[in-house]
Amino acid sequence: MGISQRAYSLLESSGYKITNQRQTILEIILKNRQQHMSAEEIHEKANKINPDIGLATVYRALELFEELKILHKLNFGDGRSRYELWEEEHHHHHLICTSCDGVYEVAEDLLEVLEDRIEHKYKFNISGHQLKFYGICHQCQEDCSNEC
Amino acid sequence: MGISQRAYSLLESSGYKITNQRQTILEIILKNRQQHMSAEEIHEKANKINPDIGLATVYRALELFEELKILHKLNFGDGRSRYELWEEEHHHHHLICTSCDGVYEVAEDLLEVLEDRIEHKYKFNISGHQLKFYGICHQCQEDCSNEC
DNA sequence: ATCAGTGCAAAGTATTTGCATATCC
DNA sequence: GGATATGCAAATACTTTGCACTGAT
Repeated sequence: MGISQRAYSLLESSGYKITNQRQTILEIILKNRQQHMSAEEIHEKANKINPDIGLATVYRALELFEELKILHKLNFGDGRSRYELWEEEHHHHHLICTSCDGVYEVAEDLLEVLEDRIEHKYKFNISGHQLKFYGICHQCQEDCSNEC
Repeated sequence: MGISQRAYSLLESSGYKITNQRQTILEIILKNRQQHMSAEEIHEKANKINPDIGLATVYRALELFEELKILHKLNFGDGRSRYELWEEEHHHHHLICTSCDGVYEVAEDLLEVLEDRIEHKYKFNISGHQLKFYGICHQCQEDCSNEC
């Protein structure tokens, strides 16, 4: 079952309606999965498909999708929230370059051992995680070694 | 050398002045290290010591401390930034309870292996990280098992 | 005397909310 | 038909900024 099918049945079974706007918003996120878009960016793209979708509707849909665990809200410290498909969330991490502000993804998890330890030691029932590494990306290291 | 000594010499050597306001703000953070305070909260406490410290000054000091790597800005998804001493940052993680919104700390790191792998594979020069686990804390699990 | 630092109020952003209207089942 | 969702504009919340003033060296 595809992500959108799962999302639609989640909406339905939770008593929410599958409206045009919600479909449009979800499709945009699916089409740009690797993008970490903000509400504003999603709204812009949504308006190209349907100029009548308001920003408030986008926010409300994103909130709903987050509640239904379709999306995950991310924060990269630039003052706005960014969103990512829930599915992608659990098995990768983000590398944030403090020089160019770029965000890269790491497609490995490797936190199982740590999670197990935490679940036992702290009796904390883990449902998800978010790991960010700050540093200097390869490109910026090269740019710097040329200049300085 | 204590944290505040390091902070003051960092300020000085970077050409910034050690003002009353900056001292007050830093002291408050040192006295409440485990608290993850927001700018507003720091401002409130600062005002009890010196009623003339403005909120803008607090924001400016926090920004400066962040730049000097005295503090780290955190985001727990409640719409405001929270701050923590840089020293504490590198060797612990946060457990965020999605039921009671409590934030707990885990005093282990265990990310060295993962960091090494990422540094090599992605040629990303890591300087810090931030790891949040979402889930249900022990207390909420108990509360729930009583009720449901 | 100079220049960084500050307080205040105003501006700027991101997000949320109230309400009348439109839409879906 | 009745509840749910939407659009718009206004409200809110957090943070930043402009500017005149203060304070330290």
